[in-house]
Amino acid sequence: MEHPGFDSLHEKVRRWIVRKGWDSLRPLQERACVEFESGDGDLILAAGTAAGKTEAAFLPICSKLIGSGHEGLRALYVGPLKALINDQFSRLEELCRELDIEVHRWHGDVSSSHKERLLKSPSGILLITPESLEAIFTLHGTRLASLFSGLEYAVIDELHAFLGSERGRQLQSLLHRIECIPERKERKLRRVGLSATLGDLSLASAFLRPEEPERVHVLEAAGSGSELKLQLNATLQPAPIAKSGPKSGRATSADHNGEEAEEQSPDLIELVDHLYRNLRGANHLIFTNSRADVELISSRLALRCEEDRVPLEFLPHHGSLSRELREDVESKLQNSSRPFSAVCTTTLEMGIDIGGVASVAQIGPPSSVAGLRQRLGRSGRRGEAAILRMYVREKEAEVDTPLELALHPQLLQSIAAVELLLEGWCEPPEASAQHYSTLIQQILSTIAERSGAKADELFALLCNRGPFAAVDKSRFARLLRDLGEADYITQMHDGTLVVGLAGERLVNHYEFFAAFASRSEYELRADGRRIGSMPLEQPMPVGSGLIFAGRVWNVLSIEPGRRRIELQAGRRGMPISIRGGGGPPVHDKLRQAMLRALAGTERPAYLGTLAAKLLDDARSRFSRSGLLENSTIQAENDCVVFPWRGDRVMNTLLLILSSLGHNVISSGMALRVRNIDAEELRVQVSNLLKQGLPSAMELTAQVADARLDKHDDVLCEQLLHEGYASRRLDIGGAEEFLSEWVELG
DNA sequence: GACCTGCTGCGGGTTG
Repeated sequence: MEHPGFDSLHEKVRRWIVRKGWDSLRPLQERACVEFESGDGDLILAAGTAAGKTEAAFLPICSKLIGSGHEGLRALYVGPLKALINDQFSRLEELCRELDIEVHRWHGDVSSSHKERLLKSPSGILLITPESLEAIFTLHGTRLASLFSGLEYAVIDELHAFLGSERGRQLQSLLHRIECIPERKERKLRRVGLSATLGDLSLASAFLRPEEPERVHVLEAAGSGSELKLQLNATLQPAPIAKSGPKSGRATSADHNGEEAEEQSPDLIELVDHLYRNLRGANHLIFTNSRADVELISSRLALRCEEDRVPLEFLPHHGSLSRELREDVESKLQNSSRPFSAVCTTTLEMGIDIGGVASVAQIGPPSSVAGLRQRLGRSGRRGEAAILRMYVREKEAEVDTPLELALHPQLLQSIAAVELLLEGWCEPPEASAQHYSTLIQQILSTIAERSGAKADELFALLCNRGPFAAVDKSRFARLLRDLGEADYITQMHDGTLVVGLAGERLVNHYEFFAAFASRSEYELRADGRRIGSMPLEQPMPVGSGLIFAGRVWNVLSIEPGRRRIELQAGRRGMPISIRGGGGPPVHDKLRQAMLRALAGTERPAYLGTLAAKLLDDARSRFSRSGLLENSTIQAENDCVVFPWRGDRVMNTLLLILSSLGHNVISSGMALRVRNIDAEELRVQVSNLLKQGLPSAMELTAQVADARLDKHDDVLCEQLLHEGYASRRLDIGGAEEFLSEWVELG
């Protein structure tokens, strides 16, 4: 058998591989080596967790670096997490030690002496976060040429984590700014993206090389093809005694309004009992949609272990817990001889290697297929089937329950997500969104880097053919005026822009380097020890109860000055403030799959007994309602519309109908328009379509607070609303639905 | 709208 990829590697690298005892390169590594040898274009390596992506990139890169005669820094590795960088640093060091290639790392926990050493004599490979790269540009503008003029490769790890986000746009801008360093004479970097398998890899190509996506080569590892064992269980919350109308906002996985009711709820006990009976004795990951649910479920499981006098083996893990507590959980999952399971948020979806887990559980409906897929990727030890247990807590429907709730939306959403998962589809990242806030950061950073810059120079660098190409000249000028008014920048007599007084404060604080805003939080302490942090958004009187880190506490004192909350072990309580459970916006496809689940007749084999019964129940309500024919029901005085579209269309429809002067309530799946007849509403909408829908500006003017990103507060109304509309609305989609809907009448 | 992620320079103390 021939191994052209292996044979193309430098002799020293081949020797290292042989000494490691590897029989041969993995298929993806072999193909990557061939690609590196034969071409010079950008590259995406897409594969599951254990395909050896890092080596696929760095074996050939290191081969090229050995004895190339070039000095200086040659390859950049950008990773989203410090822990990941530390992980990769050890692996790369081991390889590079024998090849005489220096490896450096740079992030917030690396000492300044190490950083200074790299700045003085740049060499080899640098592992870094986007924020630290930003810091280099902002603070060491004069050393960029010596650092980056000889750079050849940029490897982006966990590429999918950057797609469609502010941080991703920042990274694109930084890579572009490296390529534009004058001393490089327009020489491009060879960009290499490492990614989990994605639904639509063309968008990943467009991210990696925006100006020439067609030149990106994508190497995708053959799917693992391993078996998937699925189970979807439903529990039923008894109908509340107090009656209330349909609530605004989306149905959430857990509702913490009634403390006692929540604690005693038999369906919660049933759910926890199922987890306890099925998951004890092995390592599992139990994912929820919110930190509050992590606390609720993990504390109940802990209580269950206590009652049975068995060792505690369910531990909470989320971003508000202190690093010490999180690392303790991670090391128990990794190393302990005893079995441990983590109840967690997205914190354990990515990054550090915790080894394979026996199964994955998902509490509450997944709001994206991509997220579900990412979570499922943590299951399935080599060769074994992946196991996914899903749980939804539905509410019991009564005679007067509104139809949009009686159709069991959480169950439908879970079924829809599973069906799309099995079809191999998942949401593409959002590529069209404007990120004015990140553009503001990049303008300030570039001015700081160059100690002043001209407006046309900035436009040419960042917009024109750069990462913010969607921003035209007039909007860019508008943005500069906004920055001037906020005193972020000021103009000198010769037209040079420099950082203004308020801008100085911004740029000189370390928070500037991140493109995203950080939550302002209170520190939680117990027995003199920091146990985590949480935002304090609700009144929380001293003495009140709180579940945190899987235990019950009482609030001892609150110090607003030091932003500190002192706790002591308590007996009863409920999660305060860290709440939610909405998740990312639901995609059009997911809502359409919910309709298919309702209109279908076959029962998916993975449904548990109660889940199957609830689906039957929803289907018979659905067929009686006539919804399949005209997407609308008349419920007494209200007209309830079921568009079967994603959240962005639903948001837009809500604003459009509100602009007609109606009182509209969204339940996520349906829009309830109060006190109007369906026929009358159709006439009004038809007239509106004829005269033209309101503009994005007019629609978003109804939004109380349109600020979404870090620096949005300095934007003028126009840019603020444009930015909001590009992220949250879909006017074209809404118009398409309304035209169809008017025809139905 | 969920949940994540990240960060400098300097002043103080301790240790070799």
